[in-house]
Amino acid sequence: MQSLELEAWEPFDLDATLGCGQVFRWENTGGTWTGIVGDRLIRVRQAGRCLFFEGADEAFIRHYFAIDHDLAGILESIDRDPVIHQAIEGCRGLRIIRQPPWECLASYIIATFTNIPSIKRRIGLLCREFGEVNFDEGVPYYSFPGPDRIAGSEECRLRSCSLGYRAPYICRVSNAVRLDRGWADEIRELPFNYARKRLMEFPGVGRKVADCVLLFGFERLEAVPVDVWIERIFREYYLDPGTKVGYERIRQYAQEYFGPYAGYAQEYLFWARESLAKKGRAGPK
DNA sequence: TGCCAGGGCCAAG
DNA sequence: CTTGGCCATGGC
Repeated sequence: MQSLELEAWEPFDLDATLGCGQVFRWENTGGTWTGIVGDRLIRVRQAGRCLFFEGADEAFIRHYFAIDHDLAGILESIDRDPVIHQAIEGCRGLRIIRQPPWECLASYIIATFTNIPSIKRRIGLLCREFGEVNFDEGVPYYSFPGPDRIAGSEECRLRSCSLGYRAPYICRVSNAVRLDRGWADEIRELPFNYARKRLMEFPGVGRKVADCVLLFGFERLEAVPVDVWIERIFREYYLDPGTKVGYERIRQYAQEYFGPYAGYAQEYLFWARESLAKKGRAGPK
């Protein structure tokens, strides 16, 4: 196992970062996280400012976990009220990490209208069915399948991954992306709203999935995915009761209110969603 | 067992 | 541009 030492100005919380629901291929067993990124299996463990890791070099770890984000500065910029402040104190050190674009796109299509344990299970099945097999000390593990490994396959094989009605989306997106190798580079170069529209041309990609892909796959930290939890939180704490609350209204409010790192605010609120929602339901207005 | 979940699509209004 | 029904599946 290698190790690296984080500096005092590099706050990082491995458990919050990998456990907050932004990635789906990491598991925590006894304090050590095991995940598959690309075709490698990585293990990471945190002890204070020290990170122990194997399966990748230090540069990869620092880049993947976005240790270069000025998180202290980002949190200071979004810490604008007691609600977000509580969320920040609950998981300070949570970082929005750099996911591979294709895996991110496919994963968040699979993530629609279901729950996080189910998402992880389905993605695991998809990888076992279509991914390339590698071995870690004799134990097989599977990479996230590239679009060409899925494209052209029978829809029923995707159905076997419990994808339900999302199966045709994954099939069609795989075909579309396979024929458009530069799609990610194209999106990377586009201004935010154009990149968003471009993503929404993919079948199975609406506003919410597009915002997730922009935030988690393209490092557009101003993106604010609005799922039912975020909508609930903004309804309860941020927007005047009785006003119309559509997706765009909430998203634009969040972006204006929290600024260029609104995506970080969204993720901290999402992490605190249960306590915030519970408090909202039980307590008086 | 019924309700809910990191929604998108499509047809109507 | 907004609304409502529908979609497969499994966790709780």
